Amino acid sequence: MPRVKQRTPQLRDHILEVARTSLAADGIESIAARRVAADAGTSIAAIYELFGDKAGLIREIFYDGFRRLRDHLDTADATDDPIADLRALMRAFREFARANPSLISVMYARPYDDFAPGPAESATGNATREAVTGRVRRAIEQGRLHGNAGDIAHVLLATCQGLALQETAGWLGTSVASRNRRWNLAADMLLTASATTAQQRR
Amino acid sequence: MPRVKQRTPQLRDHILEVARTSLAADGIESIAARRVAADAGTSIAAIYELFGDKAGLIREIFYDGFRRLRDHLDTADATDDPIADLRALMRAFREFARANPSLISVMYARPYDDFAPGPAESATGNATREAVTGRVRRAIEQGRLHGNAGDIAHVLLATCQGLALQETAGWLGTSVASRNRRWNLAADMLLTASATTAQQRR
DNA sequence: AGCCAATCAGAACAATGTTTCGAAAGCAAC
DNA sequence: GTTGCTTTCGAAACATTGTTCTGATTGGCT
Repeated sequence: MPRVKQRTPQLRDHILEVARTSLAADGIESIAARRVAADAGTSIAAIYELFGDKAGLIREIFYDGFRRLRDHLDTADATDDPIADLRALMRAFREFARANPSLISVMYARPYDDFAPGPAESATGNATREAVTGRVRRAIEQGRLHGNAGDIAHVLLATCQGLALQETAGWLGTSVASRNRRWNLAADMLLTASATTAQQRR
Repeated sequence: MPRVKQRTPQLRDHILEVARTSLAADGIESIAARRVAADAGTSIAAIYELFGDKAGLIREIFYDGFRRLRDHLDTADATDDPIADLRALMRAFREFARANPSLISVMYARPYDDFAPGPAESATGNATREAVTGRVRRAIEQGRLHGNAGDIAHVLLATCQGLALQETAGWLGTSVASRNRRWNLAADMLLTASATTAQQRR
């Protein structure tokens, strides 16, 4: 029972909030110790005391991003058509990516040197994947897809990741119409039942 | 008719070669002006005179990466089965990514702040995509796929990009066997004829 | 009130991107 | 060979950033 000042999570949460806002507004380069400290009205030392180093701060943004992504995916609630639900999931992923391009970049492209993901980060990513796996499993149970639910979910998310990075990476060489078309096409190509029956034969 | 010293491409090519090697060996953080200059036996100023800034140097590595990727994809030569050819293309993409993880990261994840891709970079990416588009078109002509060749190629490459970034991003939370399985599953899901017929109904 | 961890303020160091300046070197025409 | 122009070099200098350190201050807890 320490009779000492307790470290409240307020300062840590506040710094994280500021860093998230700064990332969304001005990109990854705005996550600099001096700037975050100034914007949060705190000291540079506090950041290092609370997060260890810059990679630690970004790691927390990374974690939080996956939590938010999963929450956003959960807003697409389940209907009686699991294939339609998976299409909705892809749509929700795209919405999230377009609303948070810098965050998606941190989560899936890692635009910084230091932060090397480890088992914990992998687990966070897996937790997000669970939201997809569950719906894939329902589609399998209803005979609309065939194969391993985890593998199918992984492929679906990989495609979403690739499409989203292409779309948010900045150059925007294509029209909105063709990007819409390609997201729909991806869902068509991935979610047709006969596609995954081939896997059974493998 | 200038009676002046001509700028030969030798120094530029040598610096690029050194930078590519350094990237492959030690990652993106090893691309630093002082280090590249020292490794190349040249001066820091030369880098700025030849490439403008660090982003310019990385841009050239980016360009070259797409050229090499296209060359590697071309090594998977065409047979009489265009679907098998597209599977071979995906395999070749994966081989390239696993052999050049840092380069793939520069090309598709952009692990640095400065270099913002523009129309020229987009064109380079499109050129690589052409290698895929041609084979997709052959599959369409033979009735094995249906839809817009460019869109299908884009989705195929987006999936390759997502799978490759997941695989080479470092954490490797999964076994080689499951990664093999997922690449095969992705090909199954994407390259089944009936999958893309849905697009026609759209 | 007093203890003690949390936090701050500011300096300091290293690494990096970038620019500048003048000197050295190479190539082409005379 | 000499001259003129460009390339390339060498080194210094500046700004920014990540990071650490040291000592002072603060605020909750007993």
